[in-house]
Amino acid sequence: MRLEPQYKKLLNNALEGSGQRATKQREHIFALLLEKRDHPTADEVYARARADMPTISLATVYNCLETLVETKLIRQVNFEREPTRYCPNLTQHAHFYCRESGEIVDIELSDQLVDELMKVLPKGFSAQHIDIAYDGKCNCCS
Amino acid sequence: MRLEPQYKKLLNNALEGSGQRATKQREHIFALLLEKRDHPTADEVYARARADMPTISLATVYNCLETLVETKLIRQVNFEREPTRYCPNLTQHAHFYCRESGEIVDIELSDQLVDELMKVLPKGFSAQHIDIAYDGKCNCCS
DNA sequence: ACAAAAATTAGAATTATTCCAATTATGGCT
DNA sequence: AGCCATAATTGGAATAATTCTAATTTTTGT
Repeated sequence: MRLEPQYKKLLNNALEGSGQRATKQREHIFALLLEKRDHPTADEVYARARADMPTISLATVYNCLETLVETKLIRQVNFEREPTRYCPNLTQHAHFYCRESGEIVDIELSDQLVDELMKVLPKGFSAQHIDIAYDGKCNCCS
Repeated sequence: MRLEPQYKKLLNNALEGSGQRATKQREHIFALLLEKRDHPTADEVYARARADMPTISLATVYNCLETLVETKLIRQVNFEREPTRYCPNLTQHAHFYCRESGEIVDIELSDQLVDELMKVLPKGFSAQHIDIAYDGKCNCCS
């Protein structure tokens, strides 16, 4: 697994921009998230990370994920009380959680729709972020 | 604190409908959620419940809340990794979380908007529920 | 009032995550 | 290239919300 130059640059810029250092671990975790673009938990990331980097610790995985979230290179995804998941898709999207298969699917959202959602806020409210989570049955399960 | 007859009937029907029993504890917790219509955590519910029912246990509070959620008399609300909160507002609404004050405000959603959100799902997907969480600054804090 | 089933209780267990203190790695500067 | 200050990693302990467990109590139907 290797991080493509464009993403390596993205990562380095993002880290530098917030006064943080580039490390093997951060790069490795970013790379594995980009490689398989699903929504793994920290434990799953830990398992994948150890395949190529057996000495990495779980604490570091948590630290790296936190850093990547802070620098806005990945997103956190939460469903109810389940373990937090991590998502490398940075486009504007919602998440669909299939109760049957457990799969999580990204649902693209138009600017227009997000705009409408912003407009329903009462006066004086300003949102930095809207989190939209569907749950039900996905196409494979219905 | 007393549960108004209309709500008592609602509770009893809902419980009966799912083969569960009416208990002092369930009634008490439902009543206190309806009395102060905010978004307390289980711990906060526990604290409020003990004011009038000092022997209630935390486990029971969790059990009752779970029962009320199952019977759809209240809703669960989750923000990131924070403790689950409980909401007696059953109308269609989203939640706004103010990062400044920590306050949670209900945002009413029109059928039309919810409809549009449903329409953006790809073919074959069907959602039972959409969870929408805004976060930013509320009117008091901006 | 009696028995069966369900709910409550207190405390132990679990699980995801964070904290801590010691070690190691990184990046800037000479 | 080597040194230093700072930041990151590490392993294990600690935390916090929630769930589980087994014993007791309550509820409901007869």
